[in-house]
Amino acid sequence: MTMAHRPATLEDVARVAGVSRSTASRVLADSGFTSPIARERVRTAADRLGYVPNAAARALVRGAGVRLLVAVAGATPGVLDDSYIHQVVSTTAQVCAPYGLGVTVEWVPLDEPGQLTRLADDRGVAGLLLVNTTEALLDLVPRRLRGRTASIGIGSAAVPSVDIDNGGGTAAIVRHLYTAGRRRIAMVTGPAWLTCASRSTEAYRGVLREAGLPVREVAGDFTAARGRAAAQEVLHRWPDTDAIVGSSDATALGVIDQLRTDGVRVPADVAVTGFDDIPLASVTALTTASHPVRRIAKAAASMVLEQRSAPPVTVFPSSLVLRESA
Amino acid sequence: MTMAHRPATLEDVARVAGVSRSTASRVLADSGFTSPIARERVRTAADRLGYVPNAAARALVRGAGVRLLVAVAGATPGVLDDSYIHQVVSTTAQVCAPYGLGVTVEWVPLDEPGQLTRLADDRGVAGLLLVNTTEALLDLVPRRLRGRTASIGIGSAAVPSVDIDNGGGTAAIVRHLYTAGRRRIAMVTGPAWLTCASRSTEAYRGVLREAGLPVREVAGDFTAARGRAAAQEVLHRWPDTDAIVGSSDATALGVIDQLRTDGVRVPADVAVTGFDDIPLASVTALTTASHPVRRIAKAAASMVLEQRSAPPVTVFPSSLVLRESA
DNA sequence: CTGAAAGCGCTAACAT
DNA sequence: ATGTTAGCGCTTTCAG
Repeated sequence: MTMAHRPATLEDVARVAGVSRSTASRVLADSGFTSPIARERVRTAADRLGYVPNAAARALVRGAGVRLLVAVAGATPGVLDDSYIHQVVSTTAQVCAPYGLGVTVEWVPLDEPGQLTRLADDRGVAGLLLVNTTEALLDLVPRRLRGRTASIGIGSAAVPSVDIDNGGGTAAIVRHLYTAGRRRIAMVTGPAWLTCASRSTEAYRGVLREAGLPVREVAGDFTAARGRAAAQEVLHRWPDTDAIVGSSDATALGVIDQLRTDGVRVPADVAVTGFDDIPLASVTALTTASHPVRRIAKAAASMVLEQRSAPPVTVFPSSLVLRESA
Repeated sequence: MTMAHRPATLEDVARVAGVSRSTASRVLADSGFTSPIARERVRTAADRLGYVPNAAARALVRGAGVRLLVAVAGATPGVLDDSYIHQVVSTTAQVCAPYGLGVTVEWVPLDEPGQLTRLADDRGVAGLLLVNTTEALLDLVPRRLRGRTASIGIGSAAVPSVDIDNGGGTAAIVRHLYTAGRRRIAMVTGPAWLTCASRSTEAYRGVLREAGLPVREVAGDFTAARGRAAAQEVLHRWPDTDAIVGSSDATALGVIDQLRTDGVRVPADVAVTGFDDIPLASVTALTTASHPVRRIAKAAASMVLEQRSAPPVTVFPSSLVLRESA
């Protein structure tokens, strides 16, 4: 029978293994030289004692921090209330778990990027993951976190990034629409300040220009509600529109809903496409572009966790998913 | 000129304030006695220096841990890949941020609840949030985490819980169906091991019994894919079914999709209801029951953060949302 | 009410 | 290759 289960410390492991704390530390942290026998004995002891290193102590002595901060830029704190962000945070937490690192998420006001400094100055912050990154944010990454920061979206010389080929994805969608015979293609854009959204918009314009077609843009913000309104605006301004490119699935779903409410058939009268391939896109048979958010978040989180010199920018492909809405 | 911004320590604050570290600590942690003047001077100094306490050091000395563990029970690690879980994790992270606490999420195999012990034995774990809680899990909460644990779902004498009134919500849905004239009401249930799901099933049976109607149950698992298959099964076994109660929105959406594919009109031929009111339920005009997941997660997280004697169980209401599918 | 002193558990020089 | 020795920044007895 084991006694009142006081969690084992490194000291305990060392004693049981018959070595000094330092040696035990070296073995367990896999740093410095250690003899095979020492390694063996320490490992066994640690195992037997169910030793779990104390993250706080480790972080303290290394001055390293105990949590990864996911900093999300946006107009309002409401940006945190988004399924994409939820997924990024949650995935990051999964990736961090084995490292004994927790995750925190905070909003950084678009018009007050300096807030990032306040947040990142906390010594508890071990790493930084920027989301919806802007240039201003990139410049504000504190020196202490250099090499411990990654960005989802744009990056910089100092901050590696993982990104989606939004341009390519959007171009593929628009080309698909064109191939399917659509010639009066409108787009409900994403927020202008978001680089990735503007890349989509540019791709849309590019393809239309190539094809000699007119541009029909309405401003959106990724929400379904805005998609609804945008659908009406599009049909009001250009009644003969035969396709609407949504900048997000939510937008597209809003568009479709409004269209159907107004008696417009989708895709017969107007084809509609989304962007992201959220779970319900398949249920609603939405034609869209799929992005491996999980893999992206994983890649980004790994960049900040594994000090290794990461490639400056990793681009994940956007892949067209043909379903019924277009 | 300020020098290389070395983050201020308590020592610095104390020096500037002209007091000892102990006093500074007492003021900042708001523990023990301190004179108003001391308080004033320490506060000012801390402010001027932009002092942020080092969470790791604090946790180390208090033996308190630096992160909140969200432990999710489920059959496979895949449970973590769910938008509901994402939302809980993300919300928890938001609530924890001001406390300097990070969040970790881990899967606990349904058939190996003992894993919880391994996870919770980590001294880095400051608190525990159980999700999809089972009785077995409740019994395994380590003593160290007593008073620092909360559960979403069932609780126990030692573990406060926040829960949804699944029974009431489901009953309301079934009654609505009845009122609308439906008499051959089937249900696609949730996983049987989940207490909250079984409460829904029981409520469904209860209302039907009261009304003298026959029960028509098909096993589901909250997924849309299973919903699709279940829809076919229902119509195969009971072709005259005029309503299907889904145990989740995803299930319901799957059911609807399959039904329409098979040429069955919704709601004209068969009414369909969901459960949860996920964002897309409104877009797809799904009649469902709404649950404040955010508020629930917030309440649960607060319970573990604020040591205060929490009420043993907080029940959040489930409210019927009438839309077009039923 | 305040200060001095003793660690929390771990790592990283520095000596062997 | 291993042990010894200092702390990391903070809280908390214990004496004043």
